[in-house]
Amino acid sequence: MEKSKKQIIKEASAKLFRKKGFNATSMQDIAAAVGIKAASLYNHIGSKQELLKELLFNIANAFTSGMNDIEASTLSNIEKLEALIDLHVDLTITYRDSIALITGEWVHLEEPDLKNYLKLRTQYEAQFLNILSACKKSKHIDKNTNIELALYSILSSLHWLYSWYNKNKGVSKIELAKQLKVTLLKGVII
Amino acid sequence: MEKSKKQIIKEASAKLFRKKGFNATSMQDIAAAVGIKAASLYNHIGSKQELLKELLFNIANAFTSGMNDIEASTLSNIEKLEALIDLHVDLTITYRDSIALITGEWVHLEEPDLKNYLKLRTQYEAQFLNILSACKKSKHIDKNTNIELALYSILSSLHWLYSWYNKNKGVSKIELAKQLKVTLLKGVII
DNA sequence: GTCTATAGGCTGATAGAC
DNA sequence: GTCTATCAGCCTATAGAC
Repeated sequence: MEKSKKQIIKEASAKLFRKKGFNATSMQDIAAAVGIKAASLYNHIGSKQELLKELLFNIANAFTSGMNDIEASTLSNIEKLEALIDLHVDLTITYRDSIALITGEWVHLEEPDLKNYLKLRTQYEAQFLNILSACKKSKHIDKNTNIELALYSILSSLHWLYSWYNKNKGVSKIELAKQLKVTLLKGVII
Repeated sequence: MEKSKKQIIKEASAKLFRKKGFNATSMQDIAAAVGIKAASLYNHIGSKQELLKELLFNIANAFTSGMNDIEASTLSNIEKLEALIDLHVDLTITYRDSIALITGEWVHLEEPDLKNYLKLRTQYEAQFLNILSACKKSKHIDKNTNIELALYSILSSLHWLYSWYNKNKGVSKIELAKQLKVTLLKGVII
């Protein structure tokens, strides 16, 4: 199946939004990247805002879906944590450019999309925290550990994975996931 | 000593740049926040770009200075790592709003500032990596650990600390630093 | 040091020819 | 489905009165 023109435009937008930011990217920039004039873009898309919205919700839905699968699985709590790291590695590699938008560009969503996006994100974080909480209950995490801080710390690293991955393309997906599990879960110092 | 008007403008800008992004913040927004008209801003500052530049280099220089002090100290390698976490916690609390700009808004710097900014950042990361490398050599970090990935992971968490700190103001600086050292260095799982 | 007025440029989006 | 032409609005920054 061939890529639709809309898909080509979305991918070019993701690359530009990532590099220059949503506001600093003009419709002319996007049009130039796909080889047409700015006015012609509107035969394929409704607005610049629509581009941002679709890119962000594609990613958010993929995370939600992956999280739900993991939550419903019969994996142990620790295995669920590991599966979440695999999920982030997978999506980082699959979505490359557009995943970069989740760290900052979502603020440019307009309502009601912004509210809906944040709802998905909050829900995701709550599910993640639940798994950490279960690990604490089953004594796999120390009772004195602040799991809210641990959650934030793990997610920060996973969200910024794309920036590291682009500089280290030599590392295989499997090796990357393995090393991340050690670093994020078991720590650095012996 | 009273705050200069320029300082007030810089602080208002930091807050707005953080919330809406550099490009989405207009001079009118900044002027309104300090209670004057946009044109009057130019009695105190040269340009919008100058605001961004000064905010970012204030932070970058503080990090560079702190890193150099730690590097030149007689602390052990592990203690240096802990001191770096203290440094990030300190600067996050001291600079609150403007520190948020280092995660994304630096891309809007113009040359040659952009190049100089990235030089400071690269240098900082190299010094950080050196300390991790020394820990590996002294067997405080396992020989199979990928310290580049560990560096990236630790820095991601520390860079995003401001977003967590703002939601958890109840936590004291000392307690925060202590918990971060556990989470980032010794890991989450027992 | 503030204001009003305005220059000059860029923006997202539309209209209509082909 | 592409183009040219254009609109209406916003932007940063400057000029000059007070």
